[in-house]
Amino acid sequence: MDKADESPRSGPAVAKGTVTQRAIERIKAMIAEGLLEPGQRLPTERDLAAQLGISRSSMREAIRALTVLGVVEARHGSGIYVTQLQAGDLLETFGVVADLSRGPRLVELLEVRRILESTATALAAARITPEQLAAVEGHLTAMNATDDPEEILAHDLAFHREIAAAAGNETMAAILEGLSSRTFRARVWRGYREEDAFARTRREHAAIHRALAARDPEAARAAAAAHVGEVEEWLRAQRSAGAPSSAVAPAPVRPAPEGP
Amino acid sequence: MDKADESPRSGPAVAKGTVTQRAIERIKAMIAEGLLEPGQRLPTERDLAAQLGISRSSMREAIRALTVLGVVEARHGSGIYVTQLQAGDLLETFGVVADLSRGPRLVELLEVRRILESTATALAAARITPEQLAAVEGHLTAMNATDDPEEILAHDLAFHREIAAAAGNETMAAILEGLSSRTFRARVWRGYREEDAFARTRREHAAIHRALAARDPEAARAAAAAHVGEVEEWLRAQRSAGAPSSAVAPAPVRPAPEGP
DNA sequence: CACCCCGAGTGGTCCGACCACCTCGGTGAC
DNA sequence: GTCACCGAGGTGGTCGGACCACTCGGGGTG
Repeated sequence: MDKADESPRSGPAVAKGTVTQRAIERIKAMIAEGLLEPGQRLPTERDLAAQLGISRSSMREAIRALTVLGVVEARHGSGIYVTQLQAGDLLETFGVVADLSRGPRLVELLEVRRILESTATALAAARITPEQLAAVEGHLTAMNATDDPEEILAHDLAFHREIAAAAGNETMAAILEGLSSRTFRARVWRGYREEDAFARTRREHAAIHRALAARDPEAARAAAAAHVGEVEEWLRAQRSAGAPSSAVAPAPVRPAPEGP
Repeated sequence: MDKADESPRSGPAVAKGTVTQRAIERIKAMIAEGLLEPGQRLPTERDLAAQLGISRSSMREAIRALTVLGVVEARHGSGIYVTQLQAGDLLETFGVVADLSRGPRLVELLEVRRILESTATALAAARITPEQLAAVEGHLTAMNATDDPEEILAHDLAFHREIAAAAGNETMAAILEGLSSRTFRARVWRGYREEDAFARTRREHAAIHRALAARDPEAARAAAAAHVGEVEEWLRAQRSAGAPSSAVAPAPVRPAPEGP
């Protein structure tokens, strides 16, 4: 783990990948080992490049990589800083997964969300504070008071976000945020509102809120699972049907499971 | 709106971020919109840079960012290709989260894993094939046949990986893989083996295997939740206790800035 | 036909320059 | 003494060019 790594075999060529890749690992290791604390400022790009014996260009690629991963943050004119390494920082990339997932992957993603969301809602039922409950109720009434799909979606997201926060697990909340936000939800909602799903969604949200107000974890879990499962089933059916949506890849669907 | 003018000067630059950031979004959008299929080869770095009107350096940073996100893959001398966008490709970054998480975040991460792992094990109990069950049993016996911690850990990981695969949700399996592998597990195991946890772990794994063989989803869920919860509780107690920092290593590099 | 070699094309690395922005200290007005 | 202003230096952001390492396919060789 020191500078001169003692590879048993394979001579002096310790270069296991590109220089940039090594730089990424080095900086990541510095943070993991505690040499760099959250919020701390890193050396300048030029100094870092000199320390690792690489060019500034390569170091910049490494910095950029760590930036998109949410590990460090570059402030123009000021310096590079380690993020707080909060759940939200590191799990921001989760949204990319949702953005780029299609077909069967979307159903799988929704299944994961159903599992986490139901558990989070159950936890929230036991831990939610009156203030948080009031906020949830506020989003519920606001959602029922308008017909603008975008506004409904915004309050829908906030509704679940508030519940996830009340569950007391920031990591779980961050994952759910990535699974719910962005085009993921928007894509599902498109065409979804063409049916009579609005009333059903409002009913489901009301059921979740009732369970939270009653401090009933099991009811909350069931209500949340049913809510997400509703969308999940709709999406599953959409896939097995003609799937007219352009967002669905024309990839050959293989619905045939193993036989006998 | 996306057809931006090329005039570098003159007024309202719609550029919301850095050029590199815009390039990342552009390429991501191309893939999301289906202009670039999985496995397809992208234009060369030089062409891409010319298309977006930026330098090759900036484009390279964008490519590097998309590479670490698992969206594209660069092959030296050949070209840049869109990955298959499988769950494993995109969720590889999840391991970084586990690597860099410490303190309360570790407990939260383990809680998420407990939720997903228990559900995955329950699903596996209903869906596992005889071949997969045999593989699980193989890792169980191999785990019990040795005292080498590393070998035990390897079979432990494979044990759970096989179960996650049997659950039939690749996305969930990929997330669990990121949550379990790497230094995350190794860090927990170090010092953990100092106690009498080996026998307990073997007993818990045997219970999971029994539930799978009996095709009992509820028993499997309970066994898996107890198994992960065991580690979770140990970690929680470790934190409340003195908890000598495990992140301390002999500083290999201590950059001494040159004096004025 | 099989094999080898080589050159064009690609990503990987490096360099140097310049620009845009932030920070901080000095300076002056009040 | 206080505070607003402002300039210089340092920082990340961008650019263009050059060269290296590697891959791949086509043409020559046996």
